[in-house]
Amino acid sequence: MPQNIVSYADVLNDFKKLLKVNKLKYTKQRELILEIIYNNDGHFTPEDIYNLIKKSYPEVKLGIATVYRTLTLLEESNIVSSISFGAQGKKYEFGLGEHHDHLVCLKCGGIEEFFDEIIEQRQEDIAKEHNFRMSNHIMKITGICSVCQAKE
Amino acid sequence: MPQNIVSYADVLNDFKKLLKVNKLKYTKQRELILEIIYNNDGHFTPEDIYNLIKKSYPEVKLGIATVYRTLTLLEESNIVSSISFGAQGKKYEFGLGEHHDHLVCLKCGGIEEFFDEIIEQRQEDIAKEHNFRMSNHIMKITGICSVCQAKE
DNA sequence: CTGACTGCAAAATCTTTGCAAAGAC
DNA sequence: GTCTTTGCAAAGATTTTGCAGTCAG
Repeated sequence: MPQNIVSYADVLNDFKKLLKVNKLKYTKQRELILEIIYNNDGHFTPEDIYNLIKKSYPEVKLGIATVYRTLTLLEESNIVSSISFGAQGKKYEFGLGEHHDHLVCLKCGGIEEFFDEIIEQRQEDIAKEHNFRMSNHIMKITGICSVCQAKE
Repeated sequence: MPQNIVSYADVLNDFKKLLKVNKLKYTKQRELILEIIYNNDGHFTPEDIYNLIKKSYPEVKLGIATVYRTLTLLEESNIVSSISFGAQGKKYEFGLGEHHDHLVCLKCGGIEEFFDEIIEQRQEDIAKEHNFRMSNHIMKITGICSVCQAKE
């Protein structure tokens, strides 16, 4: 399970600052969307987030459009990142945790995480070479894990 | 630009064989979709492919649904691969060429390709360290491309 | 107060599906 | 001939937008 290396208080504080700098307003809806993504590990579709908030905070008024608008805002601010998983729809995850990449087993579906300094460095160099302002990067290695190989 | 290391004749032949094995039919539409993807470097949305064929072969009848159906078939057969990110819609590319990774722009959805020997090597090493038998790997760097940065 | 934000519903996108006609084998 | 594929249009699914009321600063 990925660890968030930034506390929620810090995240919230930075978000508030960001809003202030851009003359945007701090609203309950925006806070809840951020909180839900921070406190729940995993990847969520906009609809997942909408439903989670509806369930956890039934007293708060919320429209799906606000979820989309807020996710766009959070993504542009590099607070969350999005991935699309083949099928339709994007999924969002908290983007300030410890970065890691994945080894995904095709047999058992298991996921191992890894972090490699050399790859991280090369990615930054490559982005620089292409005048690309990197906000995120994803690497997935697929294959057969050691456990499943042993079973063969 | 990635080089196709397989000739079109071979690709077409394999595709025909695949159709036969699965008791599917060889149609002009299917051939044209494969040909367009093979002969044009780059990444195409289903609509791009539809428009290209309409323009290059105005005498052929073709519906957008057929493009979607054929792309799904080609992807399941590992002849093309799709990538989706940022902007809406998936993009498809020929998948039997030299391996390469992608820089995906969150603003305009544009895709640049790159190949890095060091990263390729590290991926193999990492797989080995984890006793993982690698069959494939995907890497995407997301961010803002130079063109979109200039527009800011 | 003022201007930004929200929910709602409608619109815009993107993709899939049902079906009768056309085409491959 | 038989069975798959196709184009079309309609349906689904997902995301964005316009707008009047609401709310933060």
